[in-house]
Amino acid sequence: MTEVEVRPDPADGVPAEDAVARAMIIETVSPLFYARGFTAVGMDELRAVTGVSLKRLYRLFPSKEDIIEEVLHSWRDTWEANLRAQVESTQVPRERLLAVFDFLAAWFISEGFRGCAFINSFGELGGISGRIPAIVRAQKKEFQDYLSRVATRVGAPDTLAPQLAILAEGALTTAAIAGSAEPARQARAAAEILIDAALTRPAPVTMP
Amino acid sequence: MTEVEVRPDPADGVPAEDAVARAMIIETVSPLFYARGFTAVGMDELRAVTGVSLKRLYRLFPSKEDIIEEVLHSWRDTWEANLRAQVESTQVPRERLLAVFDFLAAWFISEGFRGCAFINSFGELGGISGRIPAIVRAQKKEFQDYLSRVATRVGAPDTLAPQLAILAEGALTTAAIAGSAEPARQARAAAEILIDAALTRPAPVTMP
DNA sequence: TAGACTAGAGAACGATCGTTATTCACGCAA
DNA sequence: TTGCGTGAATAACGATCGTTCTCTAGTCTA
Repeated sequence: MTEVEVRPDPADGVPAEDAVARAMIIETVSPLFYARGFTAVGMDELRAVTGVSLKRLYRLFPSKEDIIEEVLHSWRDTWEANLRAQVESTQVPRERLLAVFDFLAAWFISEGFRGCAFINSFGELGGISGRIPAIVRAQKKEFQDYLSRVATRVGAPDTLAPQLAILAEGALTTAAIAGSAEPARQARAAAEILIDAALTRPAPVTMP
Repeated sequence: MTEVEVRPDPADGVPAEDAVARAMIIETVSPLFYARGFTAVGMDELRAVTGVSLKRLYRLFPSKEDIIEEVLHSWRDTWEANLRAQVESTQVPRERLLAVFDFLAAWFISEGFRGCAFINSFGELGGISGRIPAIVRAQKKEFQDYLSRVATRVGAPDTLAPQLAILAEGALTTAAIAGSAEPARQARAAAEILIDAALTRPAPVTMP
């Protein structure tokens, strides 16, 4: 075979394989952090599971907090992708909104489910250091904004989306703590009522 | 003045004043744990704020985890008392259910609000050690059961109470992360719709 | 007054944390 | 072959954790 191996371009040094190493580390480390929390998993355990020496770990990430931030960002990306996929799997307006709760139901019964990683992170680190809570806040806002866009395109009043978001958050925490998938169904049933009420009844307008 | 001081009964030793010391410690320590989390507050800080020496602290409580458990129990008690007071402040059935969200609204605007202590505890310690998550689970179950009793007495179908509980939990986490009291109002508005739907429409019965 | 017991202040202990320095083995140009 | 420099393994560092031990001052009983 011809020798056309992919080899690092000496011009730009090694940042290319650094990037793949970073991605691999985040991917390997995420489930550990999700299962046990950030403080419960030490740097030495990260070294063990990734097979990357501490020296290289600290060259790829300035500190543990940077790893945590990147893990949070990866969680945000996969959450957003999975949610969008479920919502956009149908074109029926009502079902697009209800898809959120079908997405939750499927997640709740998945192996190792332990609640919303962002809510857990807020509970663990919300009282100290401002950077992690800020990321959590941003993720929740993105979710609410996305829900608002979906609801608006369906013709629902502005009041509906926040209510559905609250239902979703409540189902998440309830399912996590109780260890049950039922809250997804209960929240979905409630969402149906709220959606019907919002779509049939006209949006409340301010009285002149 | 006559010398009628209260003095410890030598018959039963000192457990009496031990009990008041324990209560004082829990009361003093609770806001610290709530604000910053359990792991972020060390034993030496507990000694500093309570003025109780480490030796006596460890004589009153076998370990830090026992202090945490007692703090969780005290949170459970005050939550239950405050919620009951708000619910039982009215006799109008519909308002008894909505009182939950008025209770939340008042709480959200209070100084130092940082979300549900139980949800935060679950996020912080849910991944390690089984005792704390068990207490959290029990508290949430008590809340749901209480809501079910209130809903049942109002004549609502069994489906309503879990939906309202999910709304309450969602409002809690959303308000905590966003730092806003608005979720309480939004959840209340949603609850009104769900309550009306449950009370006017007959309870769904299984088809023969 | 003397002696036995107690409680408090704080040092000390072992463990573990995040982070850094040291050691050592190996690939490569001269 | 001989230095040289890179990277992996790991020891070490300072800090902090929960917990225990030491030392000392004081109080109460006989």
